[in-house]
Amino acid sequence: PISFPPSPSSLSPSTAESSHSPSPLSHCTASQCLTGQTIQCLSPSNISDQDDLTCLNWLHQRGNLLPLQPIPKMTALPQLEASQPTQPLPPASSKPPYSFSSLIFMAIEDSPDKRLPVKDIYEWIVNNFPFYRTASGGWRNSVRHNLSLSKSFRRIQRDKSQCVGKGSLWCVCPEYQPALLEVLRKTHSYHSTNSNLINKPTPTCPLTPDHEELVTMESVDYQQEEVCEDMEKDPLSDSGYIELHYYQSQQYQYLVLPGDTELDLETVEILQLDAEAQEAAGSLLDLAGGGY
DNA sequence: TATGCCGTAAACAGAG
DNA sequence: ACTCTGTTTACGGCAT
Repeated sequence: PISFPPSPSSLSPSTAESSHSPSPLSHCTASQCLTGQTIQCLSPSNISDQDDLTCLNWLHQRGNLLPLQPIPKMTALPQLEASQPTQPLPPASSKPPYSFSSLIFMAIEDSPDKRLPVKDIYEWIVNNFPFYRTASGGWRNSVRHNLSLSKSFRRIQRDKSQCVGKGSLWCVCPEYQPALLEVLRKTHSYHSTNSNLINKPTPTCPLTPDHEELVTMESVDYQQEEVCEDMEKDPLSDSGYIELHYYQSQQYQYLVLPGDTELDLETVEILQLDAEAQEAAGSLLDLAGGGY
């Protein structure tokens, strides 16, 4: 059985104000959303064997990671080696690494009712992965092909009372949810560990405490039964408090999870999210907070 | 090499 | 008639 973190809309109001866009980042805590950039903190190595299916936070780690290293609280980010050759950022519209099954899964899970018509699945993919805005229409065929062929998805007849739109609604078969999650996790993990922030441009301005915010989040139990309506907890923390340090430069925003938190984290990850990942991560945070 | 998964293309039928 | 949706088949690439 799968249990999801509480609904993002019920997550903790942080100590800082956010200026995020209403969607898909509307659920983020303030430090996560300052300018729409979504941040993620937990590395797969920090997720217990069983918790990884109860928490989709890793999904947001679509940015490129620095080599993991402990960083004390409130310290400046490590300097990137100047000798490292700089390479242009991959285009934001590069093809996402996720299979169509994963994309469909994310789209459906990101929907309020956990069911979507094909048209809305298209729309979600386009909205979250700009690559498909300009891609030829063949991918839609692939989406339909996947829906039909994959056992993971089930077709539901529309309620006759809401005869708006063609076709049926599609949902995820609960028994295949763990498998889909695992595929997502592996895909994400693979692409995270194979990326290298060293190749990214150095921020143009120094990171100073002026751009730092501290957010404290309460612990949360992910069991569905435990989710309260007035929940003010965050899925990022599953035991005790965590402190998130937010850094912002003109070009990039970072969130640093200290290595000496009560979560017994071994490493710190600093994420830089490109525009595509920003969008996707926002929605995926919604997904992570799907609240079953 | 065999197998399975995935992406892509295409044909076809039915519904709106 | 046209578009969209859903199913099915086929094929090639890739990883295991």
